[in-house]
Amino acid sequence: MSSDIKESSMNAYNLKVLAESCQVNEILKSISSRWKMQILYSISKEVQQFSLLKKAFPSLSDQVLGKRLTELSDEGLTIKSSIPDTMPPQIIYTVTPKGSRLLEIILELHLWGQQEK
Amino acid sequence: MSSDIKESSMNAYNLKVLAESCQVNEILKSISSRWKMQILYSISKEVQQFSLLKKAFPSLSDQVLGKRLTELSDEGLTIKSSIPDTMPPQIIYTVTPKGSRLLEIILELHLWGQQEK
DNA sequence: CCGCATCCCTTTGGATACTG
DNA sequence: CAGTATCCAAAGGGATGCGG
Repeated sequence: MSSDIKESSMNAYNLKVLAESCQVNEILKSISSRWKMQILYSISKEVQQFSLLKKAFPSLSDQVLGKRLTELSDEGLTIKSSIPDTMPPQIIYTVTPKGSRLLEIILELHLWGQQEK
Repeated sequence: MSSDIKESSMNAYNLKVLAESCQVNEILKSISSRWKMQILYSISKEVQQFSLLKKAFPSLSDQVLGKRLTELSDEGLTIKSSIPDTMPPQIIYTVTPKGSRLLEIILELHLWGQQEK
């Protein structure tokens, strides 16, 4: 294994590139799941409930929405909180600081896409 | 079609969100193709030939590398140029300004991933 | 009202083999 | 050296139907 690396033209620099880029790749793979960033953005804009999100994205199915909301919470991009004194109990999603910072980068990406050249 | 939108709870704001985000979604889908950003980054760091890229990423197959290089050129992120007076003819890839700006955003994404919270 | 389990189908990455 | 063509396996998203 290590001898293979020695034999090839790989050097410490390239290994570093590989290692670092793989992290980015995981991030990219994660955030590029369909609807994910739209949902995160919507939550940041006060569309914070399951039913409201459904209405905002008519072509988004329930189970994909649920999946995305779970993922977003698991990754620390949103917080899921329920208001116990209401009936029926309301569940709302809010964006964490980490999610906020991600949205700023996504915005840059959006602006980058606007430029033609 | 337009009557559907009228009947639903969609408003101008949500439509705008939807439209804008979809562009981002396409961008995300495009740049999150496996190896793509690693390849772009490597090219920016003087790893500019097919064979060198192959060596830099041993687990990357020929036809995926070729595919990514084609995509990168088609999207205006790299320029493919051949040096005609050499034998065998060398083909090198260079990053365009557009590609460069994208890499800056990717770097931010990388830094974002480094932060835990 | 807020989701999850299951099944299916499309997309995408990868292996093998072949060309200018 | 620099790719391309074809085929195949895995993963992701969507539809249907069911539970808390």
